[in-house]
Amino acid sequence: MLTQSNSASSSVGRKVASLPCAANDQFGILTGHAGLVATEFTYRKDEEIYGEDEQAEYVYQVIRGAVRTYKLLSDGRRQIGAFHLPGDVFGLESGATHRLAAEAILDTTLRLVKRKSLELSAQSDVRVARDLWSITSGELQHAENHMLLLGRKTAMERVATFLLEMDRRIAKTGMIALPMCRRDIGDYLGLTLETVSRALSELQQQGVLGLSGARQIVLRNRERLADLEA
Amino acid sequence: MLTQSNSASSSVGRKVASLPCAANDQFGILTGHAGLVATEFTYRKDEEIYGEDEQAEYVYQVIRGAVRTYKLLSDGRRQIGAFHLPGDVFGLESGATHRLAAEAILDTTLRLVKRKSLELSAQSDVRVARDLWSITSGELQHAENHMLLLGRKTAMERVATFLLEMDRRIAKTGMIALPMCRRDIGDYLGLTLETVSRALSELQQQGVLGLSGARQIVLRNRERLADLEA
DNA sequence: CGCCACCTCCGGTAAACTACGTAGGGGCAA
DNA sequence: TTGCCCCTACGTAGTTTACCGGAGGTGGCG
Repeated sequence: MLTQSNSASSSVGRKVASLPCAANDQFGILTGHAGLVATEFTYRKDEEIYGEDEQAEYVYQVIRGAVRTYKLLSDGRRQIGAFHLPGDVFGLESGATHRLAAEAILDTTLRLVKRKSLELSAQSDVRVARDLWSITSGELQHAENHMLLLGRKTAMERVATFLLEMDRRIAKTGMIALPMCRRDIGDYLGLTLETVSRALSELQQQGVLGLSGARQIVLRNRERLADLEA
Repeated sequence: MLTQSNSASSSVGRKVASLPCAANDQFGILTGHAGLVATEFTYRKDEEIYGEDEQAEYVYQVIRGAVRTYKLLSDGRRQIGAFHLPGDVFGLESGATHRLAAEAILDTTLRLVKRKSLELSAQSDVRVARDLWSITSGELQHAENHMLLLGRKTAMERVATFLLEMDRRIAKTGMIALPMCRRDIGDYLGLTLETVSRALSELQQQGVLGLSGARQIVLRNRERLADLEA
């Protein structure tokens, strides 16, 4: 059962053009335009948000929680393309369908906007069109970096890169609170969960990081980690 | 020494909106808009077109030849992100800089358009803005598929996928004429050139393909190849 | 003609990772 | 509390692939 609540474009007066306001710059795009109706929706842990090749009816923004987008091979092998954290927009497609599936990693609240209404808005407001392009371009940049990681980096380099990415994106008071399990990390980095676990243990033994619980990480030596990133 | 020639927006009368005319649909975007000045430029084999993190002054379209875009690690490991063939647009950035380097694979003629003039055109014509987004979105889709390949497919599956991609993109009269060497293929697929070579030999032995010269490939059993793709 | 780049084929070695197992501790939810 | 999932930590075996060197063939080119 899903909790649903309307919040029809609550903060209307917001400016759009390049606001480096809060933590996340993509925040204004789905809220800042009058005439756009946004709906909030809550998904439970491991619940599917949309499937691969499904019609792309909505564009999503994470309010609370975390989302993984992924592709599957016929025998179940999985590649996670990205993790989406509060503030991130995902599910935005230029074509008709979603090309990755999306699931909530934990209980997650999303803001939904009709894809059609966004496209319509983009036809009359070039700034919206520019924002849509920028979001897709940002995803492409991430994917390009990730191809380098998947194609050419060693297991330890991948884990170091992952830690620095998470540190940049979700570090609060020096602490990384991971929303995802080791299997998710492995499927993101093209490794097995065991390899991820081993790499983290070794980094802890070297004093590069501290673990307080499996999903609470403190980076103690970012320079060393940047070296390991290759 | 570079051959240069002006062809200032030669085919002006061309329509833009969704032309499924020739082999390649991206063809109209850099030529179809009056007011855009296009310059043709020829690069020699292995010549750099632009470097990683270089200012993105131009957007490019392949007229003849082929281009590889890639990222390097500090120790020389290379990941090729994409091959660009006649008709393809590349080097299009939403941000200020190129995030992969680009080189000509063989003697290659490109059409260049000033990035600024395209952006300007996009501000007055929403169709142009839409086209720019579509190009970037297409690149993202390719990158997403490639992440699955790099993260989760076996060597043979990668080679099979590569062959089917090339078959789709450059097959003339049932023949694939590869512009790139085995090392390029390896760096594209996250493999060594030896592994690529072995996989192709095995496919030849199985009768799945025929080699007439290393870069002339005939696919004899696409169904088998599609199975191998996983 | 030789030179050179590219490619294939042949080894052997080593690393990386997978694929099983088993076991135990901890957190969390019913 | 109990059960379940997640995580760590062993172990062993096996596969895949990388990496190294070298030999030989081929085709293009000067």
